[in-house]
Amino acid sequence: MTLKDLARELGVSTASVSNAFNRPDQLSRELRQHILSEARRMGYPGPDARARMLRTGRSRIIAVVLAETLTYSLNDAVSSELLTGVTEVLDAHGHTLLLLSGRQPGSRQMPASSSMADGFIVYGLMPDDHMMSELPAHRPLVAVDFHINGRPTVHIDNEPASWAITRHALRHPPKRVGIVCLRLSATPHNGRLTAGHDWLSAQSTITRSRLDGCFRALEDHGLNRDDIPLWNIEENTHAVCAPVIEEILNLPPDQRPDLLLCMSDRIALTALTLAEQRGIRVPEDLRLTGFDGIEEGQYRAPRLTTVRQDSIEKGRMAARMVLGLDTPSDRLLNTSLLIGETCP
Amino acid sequence: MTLKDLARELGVSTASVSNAFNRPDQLSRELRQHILSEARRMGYPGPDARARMLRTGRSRIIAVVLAETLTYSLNDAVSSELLTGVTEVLDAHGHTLLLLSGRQPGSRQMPASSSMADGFIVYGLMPDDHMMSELPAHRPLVAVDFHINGRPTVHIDNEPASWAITRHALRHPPKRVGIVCLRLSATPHNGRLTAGHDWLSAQSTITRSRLDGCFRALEDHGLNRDDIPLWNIEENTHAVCAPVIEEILNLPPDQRPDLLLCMSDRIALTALTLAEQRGIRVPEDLRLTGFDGIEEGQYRAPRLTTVRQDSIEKGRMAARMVLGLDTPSDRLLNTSLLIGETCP
DNA sequence: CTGTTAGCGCCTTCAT
DNA sequence: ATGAAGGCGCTAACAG
Repeated sequence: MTLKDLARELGVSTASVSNAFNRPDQLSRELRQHILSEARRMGYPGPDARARMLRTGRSRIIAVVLAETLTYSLNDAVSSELLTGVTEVLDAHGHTLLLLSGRQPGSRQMPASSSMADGFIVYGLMPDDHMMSELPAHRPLVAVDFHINGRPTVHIDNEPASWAITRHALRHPPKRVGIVCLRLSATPHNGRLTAGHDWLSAQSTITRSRLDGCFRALEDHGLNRDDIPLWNIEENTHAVCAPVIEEILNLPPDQRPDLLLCMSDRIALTALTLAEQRGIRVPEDLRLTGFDGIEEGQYRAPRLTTVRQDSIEKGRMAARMVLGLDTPSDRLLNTSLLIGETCP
Repeated sequence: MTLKDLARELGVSTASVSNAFNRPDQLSRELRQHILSEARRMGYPGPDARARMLRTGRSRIIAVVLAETLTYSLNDAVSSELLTGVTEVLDAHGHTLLLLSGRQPGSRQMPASSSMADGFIVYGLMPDDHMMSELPAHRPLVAVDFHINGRPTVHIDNEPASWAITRHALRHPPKRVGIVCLRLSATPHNGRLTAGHDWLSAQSTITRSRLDGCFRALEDHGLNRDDIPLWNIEENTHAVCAPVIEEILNLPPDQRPDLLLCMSDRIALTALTLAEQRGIRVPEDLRLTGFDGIEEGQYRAPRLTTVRQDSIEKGRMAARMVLGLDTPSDRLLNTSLLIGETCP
């Protein structure tokens, strides 16, 4: 049953049927009602989306391209919030969401279906440049949390935020500071970072900007960045964080940091849980700061001291720009300090 | 730049270009290489997904229709796991994921773009029957966690699992049992359930089956179901759970349950957090059981005693059936008991 | 206000 | 192994 069939059955032209569905002002109210009710009665489900897409060149689909795997992104609170903001705007404007990932286990290519999206929101630096190049060059594209040449970006003030929370933490002078980074090293590595490890640039990883903020605050307090031990974590999940955190907490008490600056809430929460299990008191024996401000860190005792970033709003902004509701431009969102009990 | 343009430029037929991309066996290796490399050089991005879709009738897109809002689903651990399993299979077979929700704030209609999916996975009972009827009737569809007439279903053994965990909890006789349900009442309600509230059927809500399992175990122990206080929660989020849990924990100690059977881990975790904040000791003063087995409940101390369901596997099964890799049929997944410290 | 018509870009027989 | 041609279902321009 196609539009044409229906038109023939009803004895009207295909244009009238099409207009009945798409352009109410182009035909009389009665004819429109007649067509719509007959369509329903005869089981015509409305114009085929595929044909309509070909004809109009628009799909009302926006693709979100995630730098991480879908598995990770769907289970990560920050990515989920971003998607929440995106879908909120898309829904409100009759668009739907196609999820793509740039870090597929198997393939090195975008699925062909990606080319049917009307626009793209790219979240995080893609592991593979050439996947980016497969995206249609002339359609709207917004980058989130990193930079793409000539494209609008939505991001947050990582360096100042990190400086601010570190400064707060240093109000109470620590004996030993440690920093746990998220994917800072150029080559994958879980554990202590030594002089032999190269670092990614601030362009490539948000952790680098956050680290720069930490260092600036530490040096404001007369500490030397080279004296601060760093650990690196490749994926922001409990399973990957736990062994590295254990390595830190298992240090002898006179070497173990009593202030641990974590580049994400997930890292900080893992540290909190493992510290509790070992009888290390937070904040008395170990003070902890996070980054992100996810719910899980606030709906518990002690609450995490962290930087709150509004990922939902990031998603909304990106979606509004990609839909052309806001003029494309670089946007910088502010963050706020959340003082919990892990580092009062 | 279209396929036809490219063919003309190269002086070959459109069929050859098409075959170069889709049917390597239909032309010589050299010609194919020539066409592909020239295409890349000239910036032809490959056959247009929209036109291909119209022509072939297939989009390589599978839609997941979520009964809850996208915002909720993306932030809920169980839904996220389901999506993880779905995407794992879709990725492996070159399909992509379109996310739809049956509980949109605004509209009562499926977006038209939904009709381009090759198949549908419907997760949870839709709030509105008529949205279901908008889905193309003749395409593959798999229901998850509830039943649709004539369609294959993937679900878990809610009643026996709930019976088993309740039986475990009753090994240590409680003074007062309480049960916290998830969307059991026919009309929305957050708080204590009284005789005036109608219940949804076991067909409509998984909480009902779980409750039946609880009751069976309680009656095995000589308890009367009418003596057990029930509370209801409409949405499985901390924000919605917290006030109801507070109401329970604020009861005078001689009325407050010392065993709380929660129909989800989120509910149990909220109870755990709020109990800790009030100095109510778990499990000494209050024993807690959950349902789902989400990570957050296991990566903490005390760990949740709960029923582990493998939502990732549910997603995989649904995806394999909708892609036609497995023959469509009803599948029942087993669960397992996870004994943590909240109810040893 | 209604009807006719020309493609949107591609795939796939069929003939060569 | 290659080329020509029809049509997938629809919309928008135009003619009436």
